Amino acid sequence: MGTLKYSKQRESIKHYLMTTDEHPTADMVYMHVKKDFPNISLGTVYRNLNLLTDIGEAVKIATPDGGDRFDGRVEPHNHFLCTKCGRLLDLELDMNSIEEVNRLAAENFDGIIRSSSTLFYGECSDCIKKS
Amino acid sequence: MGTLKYSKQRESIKHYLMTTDEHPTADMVYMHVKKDFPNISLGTVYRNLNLLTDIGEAVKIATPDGGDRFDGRVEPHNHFLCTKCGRLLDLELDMNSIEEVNRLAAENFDGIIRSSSTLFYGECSDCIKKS
DNA sequence: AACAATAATGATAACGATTACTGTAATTAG
DNA sequence: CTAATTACAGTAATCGTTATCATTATTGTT
Repeated sequence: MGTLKYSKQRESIKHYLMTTDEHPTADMVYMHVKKDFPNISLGTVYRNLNLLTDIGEAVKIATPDGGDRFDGRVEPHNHFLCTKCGRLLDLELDMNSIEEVNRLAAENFDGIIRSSSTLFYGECSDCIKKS
Repeated sequence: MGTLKYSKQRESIKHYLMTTDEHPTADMVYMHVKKDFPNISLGTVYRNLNLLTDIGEAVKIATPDGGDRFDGRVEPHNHFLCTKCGRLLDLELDMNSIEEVNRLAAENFDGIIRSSSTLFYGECSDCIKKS
């Protein structure tokens, strides 16, 4: 039991996640996929976002302000949240650096560290220009 | 306008945040402060947690599963979320390491990085013992 | 190609966490 | 002490998310 079955809706959701870089909320995904499936349900979006996250084909990003964001890039990488405009951007940090951080953290910690996710805060280039 | 006025409730909430290390949710704070103020309102707890966060006397920690946690330690430090038992623990990472990460991140990023918060995932020592 | 089994859907209700509102109480400045 | 203002408790409302359920779509089998 529990065999996965194909669905156009899920495919569309996954495709959108993989081709956008705006780290959409569930509602943003809903709005977008609605263009191709005008009567898709918000519940379907949530169900599939969680499913994709569970099987490792998407990542859920928690932010302190507002709803979770989703990302189709599943390789370890980090994010930047602009404190002025609220945009969530990708932030590349090479693998060595990520692993180095995990290693440093493990030194003073009495457990196993399997992964980490860093959220950087500051001002994005657009907001700097405007000020 | 906007002058801060003293309140016993806020003091109690702040004191609890500063003396516990369990990174309580708003509801946990509510339960605790209720012992001293039996008819405090949950709304008051939220109002003050947000206020303390805004004036920099508390920190809000977002986790991908469930409600936000609050922390009375405002110095930069990081956290560890056990994927087995769900506990959120402090994780010390010396200042140099934190700054080093921010510096590395800034190299490939077109904006200003002011701070960062890393959430580590893995298994805590208690869960390792049990397995 | 029809069928049975079962997973996925859309619609909607329910839920938990958080915020907004309101009239009253506490704090503070004059 | 008084007046002004902020904070409070209590409650309703909002928001993001999950659960329920009858119907539809997919898939493996005859």
